[in-house]
Amino acid sequence: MTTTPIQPTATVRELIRDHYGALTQSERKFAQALLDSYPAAGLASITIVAANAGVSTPTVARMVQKLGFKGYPQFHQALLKELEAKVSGPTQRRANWASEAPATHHLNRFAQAVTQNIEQTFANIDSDRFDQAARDLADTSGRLYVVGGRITRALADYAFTHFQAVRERVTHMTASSATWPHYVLDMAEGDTLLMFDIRRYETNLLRLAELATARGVRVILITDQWVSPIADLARHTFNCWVEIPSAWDSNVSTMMLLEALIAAAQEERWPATRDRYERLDELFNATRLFQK
Amino acid sequence: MTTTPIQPTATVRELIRDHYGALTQSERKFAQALLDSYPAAGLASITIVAANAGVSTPTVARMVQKLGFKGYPQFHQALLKELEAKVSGPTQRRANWASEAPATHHLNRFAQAVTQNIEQTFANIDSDRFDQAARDLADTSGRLYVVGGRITRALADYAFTHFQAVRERVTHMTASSATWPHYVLDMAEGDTLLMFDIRRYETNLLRLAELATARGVRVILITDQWVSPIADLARHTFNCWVEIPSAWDSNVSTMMLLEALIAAAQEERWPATRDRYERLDELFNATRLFQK
DNA sequence: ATATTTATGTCAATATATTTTCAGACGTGC
DNA sequence: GCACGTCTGAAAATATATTGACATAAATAT
Repeated sequence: MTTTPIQPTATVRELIRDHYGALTQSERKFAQALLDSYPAAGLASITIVAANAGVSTPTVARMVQKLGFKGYPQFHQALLKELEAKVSGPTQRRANWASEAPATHHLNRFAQAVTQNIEQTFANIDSDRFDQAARDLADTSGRLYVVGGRITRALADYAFTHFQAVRERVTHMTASSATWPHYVLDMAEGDTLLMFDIRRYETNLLRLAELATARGVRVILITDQWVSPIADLARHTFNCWVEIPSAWDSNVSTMMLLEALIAAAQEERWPATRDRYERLDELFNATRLFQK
Repeated sequence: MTTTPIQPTATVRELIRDHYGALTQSERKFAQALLDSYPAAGLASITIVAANAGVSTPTVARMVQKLGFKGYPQFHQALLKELEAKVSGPTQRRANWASEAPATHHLNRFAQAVTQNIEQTFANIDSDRFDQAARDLADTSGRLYVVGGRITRALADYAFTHFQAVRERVTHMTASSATWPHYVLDMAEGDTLLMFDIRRYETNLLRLAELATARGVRVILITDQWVSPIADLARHTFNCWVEIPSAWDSNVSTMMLLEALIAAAQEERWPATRDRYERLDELFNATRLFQK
C-alpha cells in the first residue's frame, strides 16, 4: 500500500481515501457513515458517532489513529477546522459538486450540465407510460429484443445483461445490422423491442423498427430530446436530455432512465426475479472456484 | 424564570435572536462569536468554545439553558442536526422528479437514490487527481487499454467508443479473460490501463492489474464506494457510489464519472480531437450514403 | 481440519467535559 | 458612600468521553 505522508492541508476525506486500503471492515463501516453525511457524522462525541455508525467506540478510536491523528479529539478538531474554512469562505454555499474544486473547474461545470439533463429527462416522463413500458419489458409471454446504435450499443448491452437477470427470453441484437433480418424472421406478435436511438439517427434502426412493427412487435424507444423518427412507430417513447458542453452527447440521463426501467421491470416480476438472481449467484460462485 | 418551550423548527440562530434581549453581556459576547462563524464555533466542547469566545464555561452553560436547551450537549446536538440538514448536497431537497407522479412512486424513489449517489461520487473526487488521470488518458505517447468486468463491460465498451474518437491507440480488452495475456504481452511502460471493477470484484481483473503494473503500465481504476482490491496497485482510483434500492448496483454515477473523464481528456487534446471528429464524421456520412 | 493471525467488542481506568456552588466584582439606586 | 441585586468566573462535584487492556470471534494460512 502507498502510505502517503499526511499533508497538513489534507482533508479528512482525503485521508480516508488514502488510508482506505488499510482500514478494516468495521473501520470502513464508520468511514462510510462519515462520508455519507460529512462532516456532521464526525462532529459529535466518539460514543455517539460510533453508535450512529453501528460500531464500537474503540473501533473509531483506532481508525482515527490510523488516519494519523493522535486521538479522537484531534480528529474532531480537524473536521471542525475544515468546516470553519468552508463555511467562512467567499463562495458561501455555492452548489459545488467536487468538494474542493472551484466552481469553474471542468468537473463542476460538467456535473451541472448533466444534472440539468437528468432533471429535464425525469420531469418529462409520464409515470403511467413508464409503468406500462415496465410491464411490457417484464412480460415473458413474448420475447424481449434489445438493440442500439453506434454509440448506444453499449447501453443496449448493459440493458441486455440486466434484463437477462430479470427475465428469460431476452436477445441482444448485435450492432452489425447485417444479422438483423435473421432476428426479425423469428419475431412475433406480443414480442417487445427496446430500441436506443440518439441523434445522428440511424437509418438501419428505422428500417428495423418498420419491419418489427409490421410483425406486431411492440417497440419501446429511448431517444433524445429531438426525437428519433422511430417515435412514430413506437408504442412508448422516452426522451432523454443529452446535451453537454462537448462535441458529443451525454448518456447519463439515458442510462438513468434505462436503470429505472430495469428496476421497475424487476419489481414487476418479483419474486420470480429473486430466484433467478439466486441461481445466477450460485453459478457465478461455482465459476469463481476455478479461478482461484 | 419562564422556560420558553423549544420550537422544534427554530434554528439556534433564531433562538439567539429571540432571546438576545434577555442575554447578559458575556452571554452576548459568546452569541456574537457563535454567529460570527456559525455553526462551527458551537460544535467543539463547551470548554473550548467558551475559551474561543473569551468567556467562562458557566457563562455558556447558562446561556444555552436560557435558549431553552437542557444543557450544552443538547445545544450541541441541535447545531449538528442543522448542519446535517444544511450541508446535504445541492439537489437534496428537490421536489419530485417525475412531475406528476407521487413522491412514493418508484421513479421518484429511484431518482432520489441515484442523485444522492451522484452527489457522493462527485464530492469524493479530488480535482487534482482527476486532472492527472485525464492527462494520462489523453497521453498518446503510450497506448490506452480499457477493460471491464461482467457488468461493467458495457461501460468499458462505451469508454472505448468515445476514447477512440478522442485519440488514437486505444484498445478494448474484451471480456473473455482468456485473451488478456496476448494484450499484456504488448503492454509497455507509459501505457495506460483504464479498469472498471464494481463489487463482486473479479479475480481475473486483479490478476490483470498485477501483470500490467509489473510491466510499468499506469492503472486508472474506477470502482465503487467499497473499493476494489485493485486500488492498491492503481495510480489513480475513483470511487462511485452505486447503491440503489434494488438487487443490483446502479452505474449512473460510474457513467457520469466516465463521461467527465472523457470530456476532460478531450479538452486536453483539443484541437487534435476536433480534427478526428471531423474526419470521423466524413467517414460516417460516406457510409450512410450506401444505406439509403 | 487446525493453528495462527487479525479484528472487534466489553469492560475498566483515566482523562476530560459539564454542571453546580459559591464568593467576589460590578454596576445601580438611594 | 452604602446597600442591594445581578453578573461572572474559580473551583469542586458530577457526569461523560476517551483510551487501554483483554477476551472472544472471525478470517486466514498451514
